[in-house]
Amino acid sequence: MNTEKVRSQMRKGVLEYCILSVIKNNDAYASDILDTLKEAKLIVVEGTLYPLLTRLKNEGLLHYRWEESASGPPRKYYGLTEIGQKFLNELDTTWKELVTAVELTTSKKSK
Amino acid sequence: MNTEKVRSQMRKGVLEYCILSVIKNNDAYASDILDTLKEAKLIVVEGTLYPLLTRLKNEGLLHYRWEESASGPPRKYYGLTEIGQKFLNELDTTWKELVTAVELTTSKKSK
DNA sequence: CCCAGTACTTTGCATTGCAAGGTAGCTTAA
DNA sequence: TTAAGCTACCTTGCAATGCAAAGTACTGGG
Repeated sequence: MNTEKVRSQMRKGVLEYCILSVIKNNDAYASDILDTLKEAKLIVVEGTLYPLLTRLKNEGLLHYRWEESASGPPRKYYGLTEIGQKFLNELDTTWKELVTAVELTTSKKSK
Repeated sequence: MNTEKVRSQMRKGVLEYCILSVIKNNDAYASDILDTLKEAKLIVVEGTLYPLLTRLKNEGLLHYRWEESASGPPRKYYGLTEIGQKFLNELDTTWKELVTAVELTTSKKSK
């Protein structure tokens, strides 16, 4: 059991939430998202992100458009759908509840 | 995609952390732990908890002793080992870093 | 002696992050 | 024009693990 593994487990639970949040602020393509997450020390790799974006799109939370790039191949820019925005709001609540729950659990004193 | 599923995903990442925290405060057996987590609205079921406790014990983070019960079968009371305490401290840090990272990611404003 | 309650265990499944490798379009420079 | 290098997107196979459901076993009451 190492810490990195646990960190990865924790990350797992909030990945969708973070990705949707990033996209909420600005339509973004994969590398944008990777960069933003990396800035926040939430390391994610391509092999994780692409399938996840596809899944979110198939579930109707995201849509995308192709956009030409000045240098390099075209990019898929993702944006939130209306459903995606609603869902993100729910995730906000869920996340806050989780934080509260964890704090309750971990801060409780011995009898 | 429903909220309950996501909640479950998020929970997953912090389960070990919460369980170790509960045990840190008082040696506990499975039902104690389930009750405490339920109080904090962190629903966990037997089929999740038992294998996890066994895993943590096999990794040397927990030890247990059998204890007679006034009513019913004997109970396995779990307690933290020294390694378990150290690990729990690391988890504290990991968790706090995650909270910070999520807040960074989700609160960033549009350009 | 059976039944209900408590406690612990096991099995099989589904989800999903990740490592690694693959495809293809674009730019640059010889 | 062609080769090299970069960027971007996609796919495959694996491993971890929460969970539902079913099973085992001990205890005490009627």
